[in-house]
Amino acid sequence: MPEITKSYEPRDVEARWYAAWQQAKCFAGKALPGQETYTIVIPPPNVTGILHMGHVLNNTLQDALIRRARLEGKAACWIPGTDHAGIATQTMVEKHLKKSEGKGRRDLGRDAFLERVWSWRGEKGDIILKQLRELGCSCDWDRTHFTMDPGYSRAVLTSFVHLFRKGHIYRGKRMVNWCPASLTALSDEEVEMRPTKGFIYKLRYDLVTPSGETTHLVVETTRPETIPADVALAVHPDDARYRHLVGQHVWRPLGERAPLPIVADAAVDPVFAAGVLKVTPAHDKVDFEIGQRHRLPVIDALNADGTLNEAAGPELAGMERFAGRKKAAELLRERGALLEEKPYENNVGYSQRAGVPIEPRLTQQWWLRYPRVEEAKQVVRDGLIQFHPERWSKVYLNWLENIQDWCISRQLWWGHRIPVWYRKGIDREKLTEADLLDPTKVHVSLDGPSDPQGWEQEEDVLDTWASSWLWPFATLGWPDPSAMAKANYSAFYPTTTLATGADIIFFWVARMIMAGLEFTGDDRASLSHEELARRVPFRHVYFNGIVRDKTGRKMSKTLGNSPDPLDLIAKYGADGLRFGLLQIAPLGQDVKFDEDRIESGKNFCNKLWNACRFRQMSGPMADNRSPEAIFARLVPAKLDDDDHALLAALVDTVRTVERGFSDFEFAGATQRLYSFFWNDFCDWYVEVAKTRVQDPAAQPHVLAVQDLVIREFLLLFAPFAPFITEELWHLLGYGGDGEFLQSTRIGTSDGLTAQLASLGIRIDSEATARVETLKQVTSLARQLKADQAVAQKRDVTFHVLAGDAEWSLVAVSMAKITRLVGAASLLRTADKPAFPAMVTPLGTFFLDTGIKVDAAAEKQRLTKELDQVSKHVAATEARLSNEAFVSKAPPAVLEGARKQLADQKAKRAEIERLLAAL
RNA sequence: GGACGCUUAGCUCAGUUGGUUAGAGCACGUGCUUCACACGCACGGGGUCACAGGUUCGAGUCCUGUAGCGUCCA
Repeated sequence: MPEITKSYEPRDVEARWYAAWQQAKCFAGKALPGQETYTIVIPPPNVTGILHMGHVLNNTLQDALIRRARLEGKAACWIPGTDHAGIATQTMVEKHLKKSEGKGRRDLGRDAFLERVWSWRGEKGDIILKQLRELGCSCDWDRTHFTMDPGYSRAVLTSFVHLFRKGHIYRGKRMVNWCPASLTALSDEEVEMRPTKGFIYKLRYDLVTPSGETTHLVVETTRPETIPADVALAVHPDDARYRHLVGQHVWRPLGERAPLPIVADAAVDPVFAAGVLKVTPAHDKVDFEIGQRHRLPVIDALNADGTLNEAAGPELAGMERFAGRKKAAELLRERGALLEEKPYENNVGYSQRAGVPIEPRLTQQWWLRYPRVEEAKQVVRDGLIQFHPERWSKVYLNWLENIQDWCISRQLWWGHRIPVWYRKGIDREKLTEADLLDPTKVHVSLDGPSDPQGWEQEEDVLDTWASSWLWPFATLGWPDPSAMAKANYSAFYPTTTLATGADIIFFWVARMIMAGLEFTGDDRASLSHEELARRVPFRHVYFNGIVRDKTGRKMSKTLGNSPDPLDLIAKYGADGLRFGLLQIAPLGQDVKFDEDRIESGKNFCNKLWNACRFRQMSGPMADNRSPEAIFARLVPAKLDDDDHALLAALVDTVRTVERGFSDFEFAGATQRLYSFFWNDFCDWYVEVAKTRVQDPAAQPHVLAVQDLVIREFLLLFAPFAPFITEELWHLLGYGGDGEFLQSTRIGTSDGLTAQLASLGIRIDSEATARVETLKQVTSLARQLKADQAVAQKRDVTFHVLAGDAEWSLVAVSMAKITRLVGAASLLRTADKPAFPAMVTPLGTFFLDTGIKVDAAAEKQRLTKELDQVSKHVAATEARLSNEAFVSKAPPAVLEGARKQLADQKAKRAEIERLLAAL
């Protein structure tokens, strides 16, 4: 048996065990026929990303779930992988290319550029997967997937072709969110609304034909640079102020001088500004719709990169959009059209990735009408998928209620190129919906046309999320039957739990559910309850909180407020980091990161380490390889009160951890593990057992109790701290050679109770209560010593004035009390010696310090205590004299209050007697 | 504007279905190198549970409203 070192040094322990686990293929997702499975697919991080605190929290939770599932005997499978992250990765490589070679992607051309991205990925990709190993994540690495892998890509294209043939996908020139930095369209979900400070400009549009006294209309806008693209003014049809002007014309105040019609449209808000809206169909979604309704022309004044074009007029053409805005305002002022300019704050859409304001822009894009929307609502409403916390289902359902078609095309090169080919020479701008379905004009298939020279493939790629929504089943081989068989799809799908942040509930959770329902079975219209249950991608969704810094800000690379998890692992150990973080991560609540808590995680590991070390020093190690072997050494007849109290606490802890996993309440579980081991076991049991361990007759039994408790604790703690538990498991001989902790089956609280019962052990609640009393007594005695400034002296004598019942408990616990309190002896006394005293549940303790009592100080101390007790007596008496309370409160509560009153009164009387005797 | 969440000790947070005198860790003060652990041990100070009403014998807990903070949607 190797000796345990003085302090826990995580570094080599972690490296050693991780290597051993991998070597032994501990993480392989293998299911025996009929075995219950537990599957998790990792929310794939960006292939070029690095680990941040959010990943640590999210993946620690997944690892805890999967490790617990293994201990419960389930076939656990955790599938890792990465996401190609279209925009992010392409932008990164483009920047690098610009910096190192001064070239843009177009200088290289599509194929050469993609080669660069692949080599970048080869070089820098998957770092994060290595970092997850440092954290201890037990993923089945042989199943690692990447969304651009050939098999996965084929799944993505299969889904496109399927949806196209079903009529869910169409192409159209529509308003999209255009990112002028990334030069691509974005989906609504990728646009973030931010309150933005700017100006609002009050402008006059002169009537072509003045109507009576009215010579002009007043329009307010935040975007004067778009005036050259104005094609009309609009007013509300019911707005009496303007009704007579509808059909008349105004002059466009900037750009090409032209008459613009005044139209009536219900989309105009008559309350906003003066109730007149300038209509710029190319640059605003609402304006576009108004334009459609009134058959207005479209003038596009912006280039793709956000600069103004010739349509903006010679003064503005070529300018960047924000510079153009200023210039436009100046020009309008010079012409007398600008009436007022005032600061204004409004919500502006920003590209989430690039951080710049997006432009509504009219472009040809591919759109998806979501499949299985109704079923997606149903599976959550019916509980086939449970959200934790449940409240997120409301957000989810609300989004599905208001769902909009999804713009799935991206003007990028890095991604899955859309499997659509156009007949060479065809004018794509003029393709109609019917043309799209005409195979002589447009070809849509997995493998492309048989005569490729006659066709040109669509340049656009798919939105990254349009690939990752297939993750829960494409990682299990879908749609290739042989790959599915190899991955054991039938055993592992549907997956069990998805752990993720609520910030991607729409990007991911909702879309994965729709994809699962649509793709994982045959193509029938209506699905039975059973069929839905077979198709859902997961049964539970656990939303972990967002890790924030101390001031509550989201941790991010740009803010630089996120500590590097690898530094934290180096400083506190992976187990310390994991355990510390989970302790402050309540269900679905954001986590304010506090490094002190991580330190506390490390300290706990060290405490555990030393307790096990002390066990080893306390006496010989015996056969620990099975619970039966330990139970065999345990002598039921020798169980004392402390054994009972400890076993009761153990059963309670097992139950709390069980509930923690079933309800996804991890903070409660980790806190109970902490208090059980540190307080119940180390602070009390191990201390009181120190005297029993000296007794050769009791020693084997006491050590057996300790061996049992440590064993159970290691099993409970292992999912949270896999390294230290594995190490101790072997150091204390719980596992044989070549066996790992995970191959042990963890018991339930009921099982443990039954096992104890089979040995004739029933937890004695009176014994537990006596231990509680002793804890109070030792604490009060220590308090008395500290008050008298002799806390460090261990040779003091206590004289105890107690009744026979109280004294018998003191007498039987003599050795424990003297040891815990630090006293030479406890002597029973019949009178009141002139020493400082403390009233305890086991009688009045007088402390003989060997010096004369300071009567004044003693009086002050006792008076203070008397005040306190008297207050409680008064409060309890008041409650009990309330007739309504006595008649309505349940008997147990009533009895409790009566007993409390009696105890308090006795204590008060005793203090009064002490005071009188001074 | 709508939805959801949060507000408990100096800080970070527990507090299950309402039931004794509201807890923990950190920080703070005092004393301890006591033969596992100073990454530790003992003792202590510190809270009108955001505010105002209501239900109830009894509210940190349930209901209504208010304020502040945060998130999402429009």
